[in-house]
This record gives sequence, structure tokens and C-alpha cells, in this order.
Amino acid sequence: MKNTRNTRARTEILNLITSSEEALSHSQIQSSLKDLCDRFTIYRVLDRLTYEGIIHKVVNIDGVIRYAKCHNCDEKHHPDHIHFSCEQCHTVTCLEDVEPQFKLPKKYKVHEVNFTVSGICPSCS
Amino acid sequence: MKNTRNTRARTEILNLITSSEEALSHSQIQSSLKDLCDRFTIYRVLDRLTYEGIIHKVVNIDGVIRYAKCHNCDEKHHPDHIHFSCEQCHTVTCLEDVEPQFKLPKKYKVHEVNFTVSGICPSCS
DNA sequence: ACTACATTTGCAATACTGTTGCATTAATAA
DNA sequence: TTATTAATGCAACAGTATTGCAAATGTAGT
Ligand SMILES: [Mn+2]
Ligand SMILES: [Mn+2]
Ligand SMILES: [Zn+2]
Ligand SMILES: [Zn+2]
Repeated sequence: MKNTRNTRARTEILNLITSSEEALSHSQIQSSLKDLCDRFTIYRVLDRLTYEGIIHKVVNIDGVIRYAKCHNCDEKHHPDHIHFSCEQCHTVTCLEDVEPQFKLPKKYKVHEVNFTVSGICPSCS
Repeated sequence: MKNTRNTRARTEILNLITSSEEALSHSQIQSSLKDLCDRFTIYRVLDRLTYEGIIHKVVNIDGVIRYAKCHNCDEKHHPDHIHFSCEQCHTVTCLEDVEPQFKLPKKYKVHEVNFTVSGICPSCS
């Protein structure tokens, strides 16, 4: 992919994700956008934004993939933060300040991390 | 679900998962079993075994759900262990000895954890 | 502002993944 | 062996995702 273009779909989807407090799934985005573009375009815009590193994927405990954009990562980015999935309100949120500590056996090379914790969030307890 | 029965499908699927070094997806299991039973039965057997706590789910970084049975958890069970997904050989394995440490903000209540790390496994490096 | 051109979109087609209802089969206990 | 009820097979259906291609559109260069 050489040059990426600022289309209406891309702009609106990025706005939506940026302004959202929770990580959004493809279907949530589709519902919000109504008829701005079709679902195929949403898939492709999400792929593009992820590839460009502007947003990041969150794989939930149920296997549903959501997308989020970090908020307070301006000073220091925490790429390996935890995500919390509330069993009651069904929101998935970035806990950007929580980075788990772990030690893998010697010869493993880590590229990517996905850490999701489910339970009850503060608002629901 | 009151009483669970030892059917051929259940026995074979559990054998397969138990003897496997890697976590297996539904489609991997279906390929291995050939015509032992249909795919609907596989779904239901996997749900049952998971519900009974005999096997556990692993949600991979790509969102694909796999199933595994712990091997050396006889002495001490580590339910929150890490799973490693190799980008080269595409295997997903339990690292039963690796339990990540993390501190969530006060009011979060944790029920379940899914921690997957992707990269290159020892065999592939 | 106009043009050229690569990127992006919409649509069709297709594949994969997963769930549910219902009649039939089969495991287990009595 | 028989009664009970879990489990299976099948059909139908819903949700999720990818790809090829023609048309539309954003962007750079003039
Ligand atoms: Mn995040
Ligand atoms: Mn495991
Ligand atoms: Zn909640
Ligand atoms: Zn490997």
C-alpha cells in the first residue's frame, strides 16, 4: 500500500473510534454509521487503519474482534496494555496504564500481545 | 445439564485434545476426526467439555477459538497461564508455567483471563 | 482548474463459522 | 431388559469475513 487517501468513510470511522470510550466491533460501527458506506468498506477501512498503526485490534474473550484508539498515549505508549470486558454491560475498554509482567522461557520471540480480562467493571459493580 | 454421557464422539474428541501438544480449533478437530461425527456434534462436544471444565478455551490473536487440556496441572493448576501463538508454524500452545502479574484499578472484579502472545516459537527460531 | 492515475468503494459471489429445532439414536440407571 | 433422557444427525438459518471487478473518487502534478 503506497499512498492512503482521506475518504469520507475513513474519516467518519476514525472519528467514531477516536471519540468512543470503548473498543468497537465491526457490527457496532456499522450500526452507528447507518448508510455512510457498506459493510465491505468498513472491513477495509478497519484493516487500513490497523495496518497504519492508527488504531489497534482487541480480541475479546468471545473471539469478537474490536478496534480502539489509545487516548492518553501521547507521553508514553503502552502497546501491551490490558483490555477489560464487562460481562454485564458488555463493553470492552483499554486499561492503558495496566501492563502485565511475565517471563517467557528463553527462546520465545514476542511480536504481539493480546491480554483480555473479563468480569464486572466499576460502573456495573 | 444433569448427567453427561460417554459417547464415542466425546471420547475421541477428548483423546485427540489430550494427546495434542497444541491447542486445536474446531476445524482442525474436524479434519482429524474425518467422519466420526458431523461438525454440529463437534461444536456441542466442545461446549460440553468446556462447561465441565475438562478442557479450556484459548482465544487466539486472530480471534479463532481453540481448545486445550492442561498436561502438568496435576500438582498445581494455573488457570491464568499464557498461550503462545507461533506466526511461522501457526501452532498455539499452553505455557502452563507462565502466569502474568498485573494490578487492576480497585473496583474491577475479574472472572476470566485470556492472555495470548504471538511471535516465533523455539522450534521455529 | 483540469487531467491522469492509483486508491477506494460498491456490489456480487463465495466461504467460513456458529446456533437452534426436531426427530431419531444411543448411553445409563433401575 | 426396559425406561428415561442425553446426545446425535440433519435442515435451516444467521453472522462474519474475503475476493474480483467495474465504477467512483481523492490527490498530485500541470
Ligand atoms: Mn487497547
Ligand atoms: Mn492453556
Ligand atoms: Zn460494565
Ligand atoms: Zn513455531
